[in-house]
Amino acid sequence: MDREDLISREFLARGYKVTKQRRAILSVLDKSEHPLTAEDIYLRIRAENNVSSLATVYRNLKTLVDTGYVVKAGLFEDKVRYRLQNDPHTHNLICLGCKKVIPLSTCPLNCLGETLGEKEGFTVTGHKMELYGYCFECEHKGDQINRK
Amino acid sequence: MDREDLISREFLARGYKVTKQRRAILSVLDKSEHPLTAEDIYLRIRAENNVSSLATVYRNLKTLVDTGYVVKAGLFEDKVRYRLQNDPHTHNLICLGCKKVIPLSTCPLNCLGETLGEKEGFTVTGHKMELYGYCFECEHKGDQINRK
DNA sequence: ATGCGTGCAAAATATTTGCACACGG
DNA sequence: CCGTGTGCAAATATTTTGCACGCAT
Repeated sequence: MDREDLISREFLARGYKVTKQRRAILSVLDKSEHPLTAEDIYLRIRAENNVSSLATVYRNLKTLVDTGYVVKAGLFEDKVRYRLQNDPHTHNLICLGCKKVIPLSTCPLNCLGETLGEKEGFTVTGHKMELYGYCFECEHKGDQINRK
Repeated sequence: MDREDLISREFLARGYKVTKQRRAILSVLDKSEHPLTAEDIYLRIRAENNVSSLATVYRNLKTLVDTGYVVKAGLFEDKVRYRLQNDPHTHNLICLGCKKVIPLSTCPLNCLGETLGEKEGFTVTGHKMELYGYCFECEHKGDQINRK
């Protein structure tokens, strides 16, 4: 598989090993519609009859975040959650109702970002952005549990 | 003071009280160039000879986040940090070198955001964005501690 | 006066780490 | 084989909560 190959190659190049625990984390995140906590990930791995420990999940999440495959989400959440960085530059629409994440195909900032700091003498190297609101289904459900 | 008045009035209107502990948190955040952890805030309050407890800081941070005066930052940090929401709609340039936060006067998204989700049937109610990079000073310092 | 807010200490959560063994390259 | 990765359990760190008292309105 494309994706797996890429990951394997880059991982190896950096001196990291491709273990079943690391694959399991990526797989679980890939299958999830919304960002997961470390414990969520651990429980799902166990539920699939794969082995791992919470400590390993934490250690690997750190590694995966460092290497850029996973990003932290949780700007408006209580807990720290993680999701795949599917694309080197993707932003998401996040539903406050069902927590569903809908990736945007384009970056609303385009290349604008890099020129933004100019007048402050600031060199912008990146940005993170999440848009949130309500997806069609949640918008049209009368009573939404998660709406405050 | 303008700002204080505003806060007082809104707080009262919502049934919250304006206590010295809450003022202290806002004051400490206001004076800081970069986002602070709950413990940072607690220690700085103590350092200024004001009283508070860590539990109170946590409780009030929650209140202040709920009411929109403070926002969580920590997209690229290890720990959850808090900063003032100076304006109902502000974005910041965050220096990866010295952690300095430079507010942008305009929202790069403008009103674009609200139309972004349209084709997905998604109603965008808000967004959060942080731009990061290096401020002038850090860019021109040869060896930067915090650069990976 | 009333009830929200506070401090303290304890509890509950979340995350990290030491160590001996396992396994990928 | 070698060194990174893992599991377990213990150690830390972080956040929440019960309770009695205090203070803002």
